[in-house]
Amino acid sequence: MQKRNYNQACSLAVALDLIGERWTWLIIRALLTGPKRYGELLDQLPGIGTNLLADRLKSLTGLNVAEKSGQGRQAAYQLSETGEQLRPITHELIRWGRHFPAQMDANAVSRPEWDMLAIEAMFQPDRAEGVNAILEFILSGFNFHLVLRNQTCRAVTGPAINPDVKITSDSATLMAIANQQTTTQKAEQKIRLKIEGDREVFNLLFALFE
Amino acid sequence: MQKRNYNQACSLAVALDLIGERWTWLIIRALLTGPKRYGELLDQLPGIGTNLLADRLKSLTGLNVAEKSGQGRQAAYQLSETGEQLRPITHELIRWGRHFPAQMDANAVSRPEWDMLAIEAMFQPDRAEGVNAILEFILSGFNFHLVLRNQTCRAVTGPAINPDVKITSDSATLMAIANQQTTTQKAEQKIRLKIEGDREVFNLLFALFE
DNA sequence: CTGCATCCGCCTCGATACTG
DNA sequence: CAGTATCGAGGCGGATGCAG
Repeated sequence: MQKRNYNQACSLAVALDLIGERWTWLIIRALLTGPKRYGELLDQLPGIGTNLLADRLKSLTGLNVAEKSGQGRQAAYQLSETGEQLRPITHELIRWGRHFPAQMDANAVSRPEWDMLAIEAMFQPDRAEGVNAILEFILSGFNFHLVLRNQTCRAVTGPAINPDVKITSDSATLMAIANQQTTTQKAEQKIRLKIEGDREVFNLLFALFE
Repeated sequence: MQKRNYNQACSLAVALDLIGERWTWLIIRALLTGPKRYGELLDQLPGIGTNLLADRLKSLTGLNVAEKSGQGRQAAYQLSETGEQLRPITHELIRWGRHFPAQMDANAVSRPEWDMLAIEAMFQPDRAEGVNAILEFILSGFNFHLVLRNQTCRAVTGPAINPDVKITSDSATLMAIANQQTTTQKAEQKIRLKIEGDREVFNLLFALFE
């Protein structure tokens, strides 16, 4: 029972044999925001079959793209170093996908973790020289933080240790400010935005991201 | 008859809905080396069903990732500007695929056009400051050329207008020289390599590429 | 002969049920 | 909670047909 593959002497075809099947890249997307357990992956991949998720995870760990830690009830999956190298490629593919807003269905499902990776993808390293900051977010109740350092941006789930600023809001409000459809002041008045800490660091959001 | 899609509010999922199906990215790979006709695409995609190729091409042109020019006998397909933006992403995925040489089957099929894109992918822009050169290749009878300019590298099918150097060889020989398993002199003695023109430009091959 | 469209067998996928 | 087993539906692969 050989898995279907292109069988071409071409690194692109090999890469697509490994991560080009349905759902596989989305599993990697989920793992790019940190280690996940089987059930968490199921939640972040609405519509995937449970057998398919198990198959893909076995394949990814077998290729050393991902790694399994723990057993049974405490099993968790995380990316290996090889898998981690898919992060910049995934960022670029996210940016490319923005050419097709019309393909985004109105009743499409959504998960806050997906926004985390989109934020990483919109980060502009060349504008961030010398920037060193930590921003904590609570967007619609979901908590994560951004680490800006050495002209890189990493989004991590959960609270930050010593954030420069803590932002409580939702993604729509922040997008509206970025697109200048409203202002920080107005959003705060309507209690759709709360800024605790260094407001200059908050403004980095609109200076360093697309 | 709705096409299967992830239906997620996530640009990555949208991108994968468009180019994540089987064969689609390989069609783009073929178009990245220049406009192709239907029959040429079939040849570069061994194993694809003829109906599937027609379906994918309709989908790609409908999304304005590719464009169709001409009709009937002279129909040809080429990438749009949006499709062209997949070039750097494809380069990175080619580089990533090199982590898995074991997955490359011994009796895998091969096409010289695939090497063209691999060469582009291995180009190191930061080593190419001020380089301005054109190299023409005839590898196992297949003719193409490289344009090095402004720290970019583009591989184009067919002969060059005024190449700085013309190289007649095969990819295995060039790889052997790059890996220092043999030397330029020895390869020339065995008539596995012929260099006409500027030998300094020929040596760029091993200075600017990985 | 090139550029597709149609048809059919097969394999992957998606959903549900079930087990440790 | 973390998977495995099963089965119907649908996308895929190959052969064939056909029009320009």
